[in-house]
Amino acid sequence: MGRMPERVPGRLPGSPPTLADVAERAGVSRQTVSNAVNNAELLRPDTLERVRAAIAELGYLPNRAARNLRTRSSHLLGLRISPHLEGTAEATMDRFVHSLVEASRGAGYHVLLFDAVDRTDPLAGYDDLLRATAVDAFVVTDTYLGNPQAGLLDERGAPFVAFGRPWDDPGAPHPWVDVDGAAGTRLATEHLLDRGHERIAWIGWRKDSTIGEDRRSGWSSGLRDRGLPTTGLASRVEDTVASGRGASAVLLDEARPTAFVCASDTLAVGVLHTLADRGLVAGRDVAVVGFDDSQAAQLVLPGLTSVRQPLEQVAVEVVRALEGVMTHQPRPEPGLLLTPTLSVRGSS
Amino acid sequence: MGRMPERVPGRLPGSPPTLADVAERAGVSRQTVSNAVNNAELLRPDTLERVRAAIAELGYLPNRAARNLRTRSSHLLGLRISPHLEGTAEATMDRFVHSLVEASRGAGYHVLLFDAVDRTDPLAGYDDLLRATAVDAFVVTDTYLGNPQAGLLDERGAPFVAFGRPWDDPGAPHPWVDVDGAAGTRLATEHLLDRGHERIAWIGWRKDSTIGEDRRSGWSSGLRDRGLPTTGLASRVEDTVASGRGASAVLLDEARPTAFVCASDTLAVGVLHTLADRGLVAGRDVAVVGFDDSQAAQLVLPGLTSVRQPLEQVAVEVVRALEGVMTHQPRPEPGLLLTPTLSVRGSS
DNA sequence: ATGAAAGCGCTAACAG
DNA sequence: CTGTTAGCGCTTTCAT
Repeated sequence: MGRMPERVPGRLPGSPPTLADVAERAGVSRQTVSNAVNNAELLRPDTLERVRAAIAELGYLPNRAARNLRTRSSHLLGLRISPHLEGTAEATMDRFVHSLVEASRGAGYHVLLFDAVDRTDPLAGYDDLLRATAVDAFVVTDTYLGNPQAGLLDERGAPFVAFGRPWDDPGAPHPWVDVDGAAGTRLATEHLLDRGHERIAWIGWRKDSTIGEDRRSGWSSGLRDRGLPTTGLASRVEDTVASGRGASAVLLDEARPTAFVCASDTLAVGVLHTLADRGLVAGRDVAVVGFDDSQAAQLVLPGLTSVRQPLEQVAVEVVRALEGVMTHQPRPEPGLLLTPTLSVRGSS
Repeated sequence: MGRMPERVPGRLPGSPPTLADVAERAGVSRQTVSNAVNNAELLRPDTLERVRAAIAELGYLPNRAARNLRTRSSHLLGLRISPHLEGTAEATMDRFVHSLVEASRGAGYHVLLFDAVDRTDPLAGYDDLLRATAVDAFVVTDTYLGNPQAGLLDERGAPFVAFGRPWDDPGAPHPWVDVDGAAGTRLATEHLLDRGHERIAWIGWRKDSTIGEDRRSGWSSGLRDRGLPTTGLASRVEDTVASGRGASAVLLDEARPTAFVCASDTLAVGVLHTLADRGLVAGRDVAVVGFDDSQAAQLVLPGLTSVRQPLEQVAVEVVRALEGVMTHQPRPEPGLLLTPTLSVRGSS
């Protein structure tokens, strides 16, 4: 013995009511209240009604920490975010975060945001949250080639779903959801073909970007299928406005395209700059299509046609897959590939 | 008796090690391990070393749920986000989220994102998280006039810090951090004055936007202090590109300004459109300054000069204030007003 | 259908 | 400086 209670039985005004408070008020035991919350069907209707009334009066909500400890789950989804790249039209991540928060809420989860202390450690942040059982699962978004976190998380048996294909390991066991970039650029290319363009140029990223090559393939196959040439019409550069501007200037001089498909809105804005430099009107003289449907695409004159990723749908599917992972339900297919749409604006 | 242990003593491979595991391995009691983690100075150096070795070998990290339950704190900061407005250059929120995550990490906190189920309920989401003790405090960002959550949270004694002044209640007790919009537009105005402009127009929001009126005051006082007129040079419209475009067209016709200061980048982009319509070159014929330093400002040709909010600094100060709130330290001043900077680009 | 008891993993108070 | 004990609020057997 020899120990004073830390808190007097009479609840402090500030602290929220507990199961015991509700039980006392409703004249039942604590477990009955718990059952009312978690397994309502176990209670007699009149008891349930009484307990529910008490819950409402007290504004009771189960204490999360206690519930988490007991159920060994936090109802939290971890999402690692990276710093913004200034000067680009990077829009995907932010739109996805919003969609994910909404989709998660529907499944009873909240999103916990974290960032990497050490940017060079692919598992930075993940590992700590995992070992501390601070989250139930992760949503991994940076699964471009060469980012090994998916594999590493797989190894540790960490529950997660990737937004992005495991490019370097198609047989990876974890579930993933991705957007078919090639289908997007193909959509863009066919849109331009339908508008009568035959010399359509590509401006994309360096060859070591798998996503870039995927997007490029939609352009090249779209042209090939109509028997149109691609030779001399492609350029691979860094993802900056200046690069897009430079590459388009060279292409216009050397290959005389009437339209451009770009791997990003950033590059496409660069093309618009070149056109303006030369007194050409986007959409009339030369057509331009970007990728990501960023704010910039919506704001620039005359509006940039752009491939739009269905991020709301991605988020819904990610959460659905996550639920499967957490209940250990085997999936027929680990991956799901969604098709983007085209937001048509003045530039085409 | 009559109750089987739910889990065999031999730890399952999947579950993380606990205090007891570390204690056993280090040959000390559980409490000593706890002390090693939380009050290292209580241990003898050699014991500490032994415990630390065991912790490292096992990869031990305290279970968050258990710690949360015991310490009655979650080390989580709640942040409510709203859906994106398409078609505007809204950039503030996303940049702030990133900064907040980083600043929070420094203080040992993670950011929990949530959204409002019922958009009409100002306390939607907040209340539940509070009663469930799922977060330790909130960061409230939507404190424009007429948004009552600050007051309501104050009433419930919820710990929070606002990004944004309590416009409708300057004596509100809660801590807040804000950016001085008037100082920003004044900076913009003086920048234009220094460049020789004397007829500087304003395009802002409707009069019921307090933030809009604040920003407007920086423009008007900047001109007044130099004895320059403002009459007929101001327009108040909705925050869309089309509105900015329309308003600038009217102003150019009726008041012949040589420069524009706008309440947002969205409006400023509208002005750029009008200039392009008329064959005027932004930055040479007419100067334009926006507000928020969005991606669009960086991407448009010839670059949009824009007022930039110091969001990294805001986040740091918000977290600092939060730490004060949670440790119940009285602040000398509830509010902190930070000064924005001007990102000068081709449009001026 | 309801109640009693145990314990999730941790830390705070106390005794040694 | 280390070990013992109690308990945060909840859910989960099990017994009534």
